[in-house]
Amino acid sequence: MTKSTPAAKLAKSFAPADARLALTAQRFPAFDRETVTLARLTNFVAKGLANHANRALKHHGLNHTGYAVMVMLFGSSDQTLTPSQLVDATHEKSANITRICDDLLRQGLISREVDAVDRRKVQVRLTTAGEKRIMEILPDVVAVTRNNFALLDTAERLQLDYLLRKVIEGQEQMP
Amino acid sequence: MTKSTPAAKLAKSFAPADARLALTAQRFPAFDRETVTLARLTNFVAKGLANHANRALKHHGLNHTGYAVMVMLFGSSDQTLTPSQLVDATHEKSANITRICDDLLRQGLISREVDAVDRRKVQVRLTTAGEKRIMEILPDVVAVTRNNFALLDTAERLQLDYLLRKVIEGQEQMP
DNA sequence: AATAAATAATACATTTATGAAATAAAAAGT
DNA sequence: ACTTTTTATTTCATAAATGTATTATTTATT
Repeated sequence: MTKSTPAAKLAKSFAPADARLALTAQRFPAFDRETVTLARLTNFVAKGLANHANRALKHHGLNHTGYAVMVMLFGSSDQTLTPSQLVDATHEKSANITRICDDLLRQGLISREVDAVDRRKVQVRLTTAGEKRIMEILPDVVAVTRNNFALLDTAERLQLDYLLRKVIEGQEQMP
Repeated sequence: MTKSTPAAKLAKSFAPADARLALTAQRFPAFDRETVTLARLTNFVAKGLANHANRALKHHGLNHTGYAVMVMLFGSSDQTLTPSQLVDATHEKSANITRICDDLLRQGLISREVDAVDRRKVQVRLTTAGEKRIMEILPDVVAVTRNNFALLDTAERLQLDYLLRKVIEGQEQMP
């Protein structure tokens, strides 16, 4: 009989992936089933988060990445960040930040101006309209985001927070 | 003074996001900082996993999604799955599975044939070349994947597995 | 048996994301 | 002061992913 994964009864939608990974582990001895499964699980959850957020954001004229940019700006002193800082805050590639900002600018949600001190830099700032928009959107998206984690109690959320940070720490040490 | 997150010392690269989310929580009382942070953390980790995998896969002519499709086929009886089963196993959208299979077919790594019993279905099968390719690739990708989780001990990996499945369980219950 | 409803896969148009090269300004080295 | 190197952002070509509509086949209903 095949060894089952720790929480096999949970997450029916992950069952097909589980089954394939179990068989691959049988066929390929060096296959590190537990870490590969963690990678697939993370991917699953991230996709779900993005999908749900996108649905809530669609009729607000944004997707989850544009929203992430807006939130990071909203959470900045002066509601201003440079594209590089947006890259750091969102983990998006710089070319994507440029594209997203182009779109937010078209919608009048941000402004762009060259930094007076260091003229290589650009200051991206939330406009009044942008601030208004993000305040409208936040309740919706926060509610949806919360639902994703609704089954976790407080201790489990803290535990997940801790573990994910530890993974990131490990990723930072990779070549 | 601002309350710090549970594991603030970990994961330097997440610090900019942390700082913005903290300030947003101050400015917008209904902002559920802990769950929103979990969502961002998950996104960060998933992006890191994909980036690292892509780097390892590039000179094998694949990206992480094409690789996922190959692995799921490798882990199937007969090394055969229908596109629908690939959708379930990878969480990719069906249109994307079609596109990826087109590419794998061009590379001669899979074959496609209409199911004899139910002619709506297509059986996607790993070719000999595909099997050879995935066997070559696996050690590399497994090593890279393992590195992402290198800082977690066995108990922590099991815990993370459990928590992610519980999140998926919650996502399944969402409208 | 004929028709309607459901399922499977793909095609097409569009959006989203990336890598690599280009541009521009500042900082460092000589 | 002058050249080189580094940093910041954007441009451009291309790849990856998605939503919606379409086609084909099977299953259910009458």
